[in-house]
Amino acid sequence: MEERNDQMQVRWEKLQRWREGSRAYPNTFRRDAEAGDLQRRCADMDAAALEQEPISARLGGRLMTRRVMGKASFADLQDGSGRLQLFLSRDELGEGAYAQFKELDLGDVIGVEGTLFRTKAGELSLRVHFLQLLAKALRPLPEKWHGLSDAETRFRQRYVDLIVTEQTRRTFQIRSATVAALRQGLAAARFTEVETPMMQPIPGGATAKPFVTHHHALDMTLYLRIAPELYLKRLVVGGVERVFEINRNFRNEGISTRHNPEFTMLEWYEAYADYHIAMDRTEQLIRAAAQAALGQTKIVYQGQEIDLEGAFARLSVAEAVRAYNPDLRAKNLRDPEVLAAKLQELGMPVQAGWGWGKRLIEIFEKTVETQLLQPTFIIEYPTEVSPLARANDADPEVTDRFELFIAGRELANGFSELNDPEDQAERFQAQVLAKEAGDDEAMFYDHDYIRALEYGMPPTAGVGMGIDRLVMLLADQPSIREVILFPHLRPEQA
RNA sequence: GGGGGUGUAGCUCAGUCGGUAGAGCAGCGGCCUUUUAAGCCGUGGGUCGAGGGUUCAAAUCCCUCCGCUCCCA
Repeated sequence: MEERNDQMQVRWEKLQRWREGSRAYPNTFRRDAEAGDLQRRCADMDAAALEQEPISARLGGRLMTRRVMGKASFADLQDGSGRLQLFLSRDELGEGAYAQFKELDLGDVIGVEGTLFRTKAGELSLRVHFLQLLAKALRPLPEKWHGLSDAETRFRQRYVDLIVTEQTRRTFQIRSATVAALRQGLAAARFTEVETPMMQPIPGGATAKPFVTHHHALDMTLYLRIAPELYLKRLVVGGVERVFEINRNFRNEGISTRHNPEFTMLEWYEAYADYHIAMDRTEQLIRAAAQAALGQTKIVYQGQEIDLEGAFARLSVAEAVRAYNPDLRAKNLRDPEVLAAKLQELGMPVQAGWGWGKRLIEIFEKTVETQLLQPTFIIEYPTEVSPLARANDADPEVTDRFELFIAGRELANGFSELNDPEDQAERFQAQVLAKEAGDDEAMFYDHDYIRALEYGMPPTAGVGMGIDRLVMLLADQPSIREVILFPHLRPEQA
């Protein structure tokens, strides 16, 4: 049991007096206004205007700062929409209520009623004539000026962070607006939103290490999903021709500024479309999200201006690798020996089983990815590293696939879907061999998915978009933990 | 896994060459009826992450461990 410090002790004693004096923690106060709304509504009203047409308001919120000047005081009340200054005077409030105000602590949740006016300095304020304590803050808030800077405390006690850090509130507003805009954009294009299993007997749709759990009644192993892909494509087989899901994926891998074990993905599938159409839609959705969340499509990420307005660049993996590795010749980009030499030079020796495709992608990830600051679609991914994508008609060693990079990070991955069940079965078989060779990220063979494809899946394009990374971009946040309300942390020491 | 940074009051942070542990905010007691990081006077609050070592003396130097954080793999 954590012991109370001196400040908590004082507050706790006040709580005991509150309990004795009246019904503590009442739920009878009702508000009829919010601070931010009043600020906007009165933005153009000067002192005289407010005097002529008095506006009264009942507000609930948290006492954030206080300036007591003997028989009159100012205070700042913060609610979910913003802040408003309160003015309280002994003469208007009465001796008892004013004394009660002075006994409040910073952080207390209160209800107030009063009339709006402007101070000499011109600040919109509420002249309070009624005041009620609604919930006691037994713990002191962080410092009013510097706020909370310890990252661990900010994530562990996100509620405190949200109280005192304006930027955190803003980030999660952007997140909400972003997701809403994506949902709305897809709904407007007549996509159907669905929910598919989070617990899967065969984790598919991506190459990643899954979390494993166990169902006791059925005595079976289940995996938390690493992607919804194979279920969504089953729905396309079933005739849900435009389908999407926004939900969590789980990957049992490292934690970093870009990775959280659970993260949010948008995936959508569109029948009778190809990856070019998917790229167009990706571009439109991101633009619409920026517009909705920020009101603009030219944004700044970590000091770098990024233009989401113009058409996104499109170039092939091979072109991109050559652009950043001028020593490589175009004709050599499928030569395993040349690629092996390059990898050696980069300090990444070739591993067993890597064909030219895997070798090229390793070079791409090492030398190109982080350079792609402006929105860029990279296309023509090697078939070897794209087990679910449709092979290109003219050049079956690459696929009709793209990944979108912005600010040096992958934001989306999409392709014309592989809907040939025999081809898909062969790709699964290759993954099984890779798994047997020791690649624990390789895919499982999913017989039911093959069976679904055997009923015939229309030609389809699909896209997966990382919502957390998109929000990082739009909210100008360097770490994924800044855009996840409760990021994964080690358990707190007892 | 490797490297860097960091851990001191509720919060944000100082702490020099090893010599009595500090400031601001917050708190507590006062003064103050237009402040807005309000101001003024007074005042309480510390397992200096943990353990060990060196020393007359350790927040400070050394060792081990733990946490957090950033970069790299």
